[in-house]
Amino acid sequence: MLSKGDPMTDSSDSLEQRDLSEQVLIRRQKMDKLRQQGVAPFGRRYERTHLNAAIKDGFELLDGREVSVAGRLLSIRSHGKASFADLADMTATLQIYVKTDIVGQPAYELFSSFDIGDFIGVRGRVFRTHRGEVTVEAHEITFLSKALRPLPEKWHGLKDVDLRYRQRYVDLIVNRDVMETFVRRTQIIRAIRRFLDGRGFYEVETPALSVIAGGGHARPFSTHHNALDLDLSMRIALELFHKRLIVGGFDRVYEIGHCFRNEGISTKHNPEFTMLELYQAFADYNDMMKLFEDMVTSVTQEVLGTLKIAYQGTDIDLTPPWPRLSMMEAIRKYAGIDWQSIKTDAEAVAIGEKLGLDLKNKKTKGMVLDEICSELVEPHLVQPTFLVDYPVEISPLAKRHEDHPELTYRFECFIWGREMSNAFSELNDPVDQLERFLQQAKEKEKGNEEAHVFDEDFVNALEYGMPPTGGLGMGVDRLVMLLTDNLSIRDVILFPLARPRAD
RNA sequence: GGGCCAUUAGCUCAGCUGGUAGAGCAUCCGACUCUUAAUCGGGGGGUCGCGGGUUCGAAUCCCUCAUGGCCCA
Repeated sequence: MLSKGDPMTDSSDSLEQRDLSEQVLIRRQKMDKLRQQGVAPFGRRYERTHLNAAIKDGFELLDGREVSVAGRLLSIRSHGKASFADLADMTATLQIYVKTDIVGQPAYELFSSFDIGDFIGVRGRVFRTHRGEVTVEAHEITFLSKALRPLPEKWHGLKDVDLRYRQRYVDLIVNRDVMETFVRRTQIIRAIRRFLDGRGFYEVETPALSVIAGGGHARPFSTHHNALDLDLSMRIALELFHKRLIVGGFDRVYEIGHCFRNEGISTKHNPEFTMLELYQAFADYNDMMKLFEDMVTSVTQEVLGTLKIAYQGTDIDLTPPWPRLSMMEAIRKYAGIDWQSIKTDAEAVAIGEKLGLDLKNKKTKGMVLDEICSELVEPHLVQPTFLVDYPVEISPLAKRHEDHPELTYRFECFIWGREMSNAFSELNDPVDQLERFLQQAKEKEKGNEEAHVFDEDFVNALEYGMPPTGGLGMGVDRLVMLLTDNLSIRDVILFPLARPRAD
């Protein structure tokens, strides 16, 4: 009979043909040895009395008292018959001290077989070492869970960007600042909810799957419902459902949810991202500017404790009020162009081409205006600035400007040259809305795949009457990037999309 | 889609003009009862991303592909 472990016969090993390095093999042997000694390598619950941070922060009160802590071993400094080790939980890393005289010979030997990465529980006395480090002197150690793979190096951590995203669990273990970013992300989203709930907004949930993916300029993901034999799209925006709710009588709604856009991936774009949209009846885009300013400053103050932040080495002051700049003023200021003097689309295109802009599919005055702003104005908007009054042909859901029918009551807010939000006085005239949809349909025919899709039921809803409404959309990931000083959206999304490895 | 760059031990990285693969940490063995990148001594660990080509000889030069990064569109 062949012995256990023979690769030809032992099926339990067949899955394990993958990269069993020396270190992994040794850890597996240690796991088996624990079992032989009656220690469960994957144990049961453990009662903690304190989190690590609570012990460090509350040392004066806890000095000399017995506590129980649990966490992952991140480093071990062994000195013969006594050892120091660092035990990490979510709040902090805490030093423990294990001494043969105190825990006894057998327990000390068992502890010596533990690896970096293993989970243990420690009951013991809080004290401060001669060097001043708050430490728990172990009285009893409980093995909780084995790590069968070694952790990356303690000093340099895990740097390989690809691996960090694919194996975010490892990134979170060894790169403490990554954990802090994602904790802060949660705090930011909580603060947004608290702010909006406090202003009387109702949090709602609208479909992510629908026949028509409307409300934005983007290509959707397509999918299929088998039982209904129905082609569906993943949502690209929340807008059209929210406005249906305003028609229905909700006067303040918001939603924080994933939207999906079938576009390229970059440091600014992930196919799946988190959008905040909110709608307030009887309000307009001026109210939305004030609301956005209030929300961002409130959230920032709450999470960071200041409105003066540093982003990628640039000081940014979020103290309100934030300046408002119309698109026409902006191009006069930054491009030296007097937009009022331009009468025809052809003149506009000529100016755009003279500026060296790529105007493919952008043949109208408004589109050129938008392009000039993107290229020549937005990079200058480092401190928070509202760029207001957008051209109607790129704003098919926004209310038309009373004094300038070619413009709309729409703004985008820019910080560090990046779009942070997009908002408008909502178009509530169903006749105008229908025309705008038809105009978008023509765009689509011309090959603009991002043109808005005609949503007949949405027009039907508007025909029942929608009150004047202000609406706002914000990329939550972008705000998190700003407040955590991250340059790539992938650093604020726990599991960004990655192409599968072809192993 | 285009350009540039990267891929070497579990991790972080060296490896020159082509000549048998290196370091630190980690790991294993030994010493050490206040260390904190602990220290000291010794050992093991590699399909150099995959595939092809040139060459007496390729981690190194050339080509294809894969994955990723940065810039541009």
